[in-house]
This record gives sequence, structure tokens and C-alpha cells, in this order.
Amino acid sequence: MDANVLSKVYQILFAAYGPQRWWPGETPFEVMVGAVLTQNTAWSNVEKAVANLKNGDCLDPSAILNLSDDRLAEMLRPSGYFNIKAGRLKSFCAWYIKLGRYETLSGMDTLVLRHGLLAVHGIGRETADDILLYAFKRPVFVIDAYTRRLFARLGLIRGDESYEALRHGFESALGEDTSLFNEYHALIVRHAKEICQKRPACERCRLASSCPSADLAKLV
DNA sequence: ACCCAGGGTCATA
DNA sequence: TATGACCATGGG
Repeated sequence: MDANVLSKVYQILFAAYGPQRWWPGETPFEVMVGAVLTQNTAWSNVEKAVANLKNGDCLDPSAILNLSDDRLAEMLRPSGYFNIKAGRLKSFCAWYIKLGRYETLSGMDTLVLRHGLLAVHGIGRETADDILLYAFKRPVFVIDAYTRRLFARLGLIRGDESYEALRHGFESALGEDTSLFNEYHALIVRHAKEICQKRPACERCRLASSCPSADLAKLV
């Protein structure tokens, strides 16, 4: 990965969209819950489920564990996969409490913490890295489908690389910079939402003298 | 009516 | 290692 090109891509996205203020959530625990609930799900749906937890005074690991599976699933309903996610959220909360909550976990080495997260049923690489970056402020670069798609279209990667290979590629090229990784991933997601949904050309490209997609295309 | 969204697990080959 | 089925709501 070319560090220079990666920086330029970042600059173009930042110039187009500005700071994204990720991750939405008032507390680290809310960030973690959101990370689990947003799996393959639109964020607007996650917000409704989180609101249900807040309204029920259940945005807390022990409160979640004290709910019956059915009651929890019902609160998670708007976020989709609610039965699956009820189980995943409980697995995560059990692990979280068992290891001493935020205080203790904050003292752990990043890779140790990552292995711990990945051992939780229902937490895969992307969700683990969301939690590490946005809840624990660790310099971990999150790889998602948008990241693959964008950089593959720019010709900077093939797109079929392993998750860990890509993560290592971005991290070693950019250096361990939590703030940069935070903003970069958020900008990639933002860009994916804004960019042409319809071929061949989007509204933005015709109306604006310069659009991020066009600027990015010039890089290649 | 169809498509997909800020994925992960499990069975199968 | 690598596919495919499955989970499920809500907005375009």
C-alpha cells in the first residue's frame, strides 16, 4: 500500500465531507452495543433498538443479562436478526462483565483484547475492530465491504485479500494513528452513502464542478 | 416488488 | 480455504 496515495484519498474525502464525529453513542458501552447491532444492518434501524434499551433503562451489561431472551429480542426487533443479536449481545455482556468492564479492559494490550473479543460468539473481525477503535481508542484500521469496494475500484487492491492482510496493509502504511483511523473509516462509510447509487452518473457528478468520486478517479 | 444495509456462524466440499 | 444458506427489519 502506498502511504502517499492513501493520504491523498483521505484528504479528498475529508475535504468533501468534513469530520464525521464517529462513533455515534454517548458512552463506550453504547458504542459496543451499536457495533454488534449494526452488523449487516442500516444504522437508522440500530438507533431504534438502542432507544428501546435506553427507554427500558437497559443500556447496561448486567441489565441486559437480566432480561429474558424474548424480552431482549423484542427490544432489538427494529435492528433485524433480533433473535440472533439478542444472543450475541448477551454473550458479549457476559464476557465484558467477566473481564472487569471498561476499566480493566482498558489496561489490556490491544492484541490481547482483540483475541478476547474474537473469542466472543457473534463478534467477528469487523465488529471487534469497531469496538477496539471507537470504544477503546486503539489504532486499529477497520476493514469493511465499503473499504474493499472503494480501494478495489481505485485499483489500489485486488479486493479479495484476506481481512488481516488488508488491515495490516493500511496500518503499516499509515502508522498507528487512532484519530486518523477513526476519521478515515467514517469517511469511507459516508462516501459510500453519498456516491452514485445509480449508474452511469450520479447527480453530484453532473451538478458539482468537482465531486469526490471524480477527484478520486484522477488519482489512478 | 425488489434490493440492500456500518456481518457472523454453520454446514458442506 | 472457500463457497452458500441463514438470520429479519426498514427505507429506497
